[in-house]
Amino acid sequence: MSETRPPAPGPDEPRVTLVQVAKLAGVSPTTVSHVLSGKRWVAEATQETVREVIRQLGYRPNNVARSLRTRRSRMVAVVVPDITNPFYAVLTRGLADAVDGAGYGSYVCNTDGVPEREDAFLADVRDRGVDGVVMAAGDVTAELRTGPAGLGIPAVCVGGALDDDPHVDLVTPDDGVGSHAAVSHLIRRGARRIGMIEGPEATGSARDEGYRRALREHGFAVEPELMVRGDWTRPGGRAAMHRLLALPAERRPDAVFCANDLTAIGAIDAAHERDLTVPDDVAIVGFDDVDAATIVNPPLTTVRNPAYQTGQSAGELLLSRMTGEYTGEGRTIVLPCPLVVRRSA
Amino acid sequence: MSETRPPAPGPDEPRVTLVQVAKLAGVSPTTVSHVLSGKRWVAEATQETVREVIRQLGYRPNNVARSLRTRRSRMVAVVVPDITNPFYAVLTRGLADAVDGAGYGSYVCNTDGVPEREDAFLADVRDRGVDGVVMAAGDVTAELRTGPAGLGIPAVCVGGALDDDPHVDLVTPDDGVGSHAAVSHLIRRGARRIGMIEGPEATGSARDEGYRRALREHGFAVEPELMVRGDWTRPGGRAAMHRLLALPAERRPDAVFCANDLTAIGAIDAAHERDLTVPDDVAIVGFDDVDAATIVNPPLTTVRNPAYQTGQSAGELLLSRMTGEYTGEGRTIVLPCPLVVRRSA
DNA sequence: GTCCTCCAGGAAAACGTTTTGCTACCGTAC
DNA sequence: GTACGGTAGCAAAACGTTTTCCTGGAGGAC
Repeated sequence: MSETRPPAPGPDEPRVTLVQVAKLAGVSPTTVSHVLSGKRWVAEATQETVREVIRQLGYRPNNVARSLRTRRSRMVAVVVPDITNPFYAVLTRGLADAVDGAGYGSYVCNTDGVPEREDAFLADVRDRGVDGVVMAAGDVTAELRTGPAGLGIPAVCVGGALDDDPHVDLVTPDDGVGSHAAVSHLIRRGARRIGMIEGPEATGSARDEGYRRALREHGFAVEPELMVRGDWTRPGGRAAMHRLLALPAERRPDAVFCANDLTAIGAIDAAHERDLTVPDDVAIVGFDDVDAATIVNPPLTTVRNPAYQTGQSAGELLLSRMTGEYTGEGRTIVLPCPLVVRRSA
Repeated sequence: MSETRPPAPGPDEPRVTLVQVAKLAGVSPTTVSHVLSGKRWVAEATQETVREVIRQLGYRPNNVARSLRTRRSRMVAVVVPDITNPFYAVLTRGLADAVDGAGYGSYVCNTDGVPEREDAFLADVRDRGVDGVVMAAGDVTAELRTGPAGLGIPAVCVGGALDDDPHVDLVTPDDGVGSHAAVSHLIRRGARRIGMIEGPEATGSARDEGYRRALREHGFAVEPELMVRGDWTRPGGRAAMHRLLALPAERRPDAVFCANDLTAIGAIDAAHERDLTVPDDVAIVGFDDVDAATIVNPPLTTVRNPAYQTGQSAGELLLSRMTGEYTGEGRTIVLPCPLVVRRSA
């Protein structure tokens, strides 16, 4: 039971080093290193001796020294606006799981969307000798633009970030077809006037585009008065919805597609405040499928934004570059966004 | 505009090193180092020259080399069950914010509660030369017990983990008084039979204890039939609540305190399924104050588990040890858990 | 002129690995 | 006896910093 554990190293007490192992085993450091890495054949007997000494001394290789020599740290960085946002938390987890198997740890940076912090982290990341970066912070700043390229290490961007560097990969959800599916669903369910609460800068957004396309394909006009702007938040969604509901009865929407779930939840609030029932008086669909979507009443029909898969794919892309297995042009992988039907539409 | 930026270092292209800077500036590496660190006075003129060369070459110190020499990495690790759980995400953020100012990065490890993964991460953390660890993974395994101590680096535990090592700090929410406040609130509001849905292993839990104490202080008996076991999940809470509601009418609770919010949300589901209204027929209070608490209907009255503050305090404790500013006995800091009254009770 | 002090700064030894040559030895074939 | 090939392992040079001692010289006191 109480077998002698390797002595616990004190705070600044000297660690057991490879050289000590070598000495005690009566071989050279070279040999110990090779036993560990398997990069060169070592006679069985020697190998056994060395391993025994390692066990006995409780030797653990010092990763910092190793990194210095090999110039790899087996560490990836993920820079996100805010880990507190469930979408990014899940993304981060997908990434971590993807690279963990290959022995990579993950270093997270919260930028809060502040460009300076973003730049600072990118610099930090380079200084720390991280092996790869996934940029999930939305905005593209100057440093970022030349950044991942200039960083000299593999990078993959997540979401819209359109870096034109040919060696940066991109993974992005298929917002367009997701939105299209959502709106088509609404139409199929009998909606005749479908509004949309957009993000703050809707111009050219894929979610917007999917909405318009679905409308047109089914012979509906897209009416400017039915498109109002939100700001991704619940209060923003509530306010926007109130604007929609203030229209004269016959021009009022009987369904609204919201650019994200928080907005949709706000929209539901507004509907309830007007004593409208969802989905009978007005159907509502969101985008993202956050946890809250199942908690709100009624449960929200929404488009799933595949956060975990996004992180995972980013991890795989990164891995293939870090190992040198792939070195070509920037790849783009777009992930499907399935519609998940619950009760709000 | 297009000022010549420092040349972007290619993938494996040689980085600019301190030695190159020294050569070009016509000084020794020693001097450059001192200009950078300020650890020794360097003449103004020399300083200026060196800085100029640094700027010109776009030199950035290599942190790995620095870490090897100084034996600090300016990096803390946080090991959590799952970053995807909002509580831990927020905690992590608090920690990151606390140490960021001092130049520390944060390395996150998801254990999923699997002891082997926990051990593996702890080992990894040591090998990577991380400067400090916060253990937020609940369970205390063997390695962990001797772990933080044996790690030889500052560590702080979060939550119940009772490491008896005298050099490990502890930060924990004051579940006891939080629960007490919740139950007292229920009583003040006129509840007469107050049930509780506990966690899976309630024995001796602080939340349990607070419940009992409040009851006794107000002259109520604690009745075993009113205490049922949940499993921290929404379905678990729902099932438990159904058990409570299956009691004969006169013994049925008119209020229930739930060990966490998810459980409480499940309890609300169950109440609704029985056509009971919350809080009029049965009042419900949760614990944690997760985002979902404001989304559920009715908004949940709950006890706030100060995740951010917990992370932050852990960070400060860690910092004080890492800088060597504090080296004494293990400290314990307990954070208040205020009751936040919404509409479910 | 000698001694002491102060100021600026340099040389070189760490830190703990990995990796590139090289060597010593043994057997075998000519 | 010489040449050759193969095996097992070593010495030493990296990797890019920080830090501990030194040193060279200027100024002042005696």
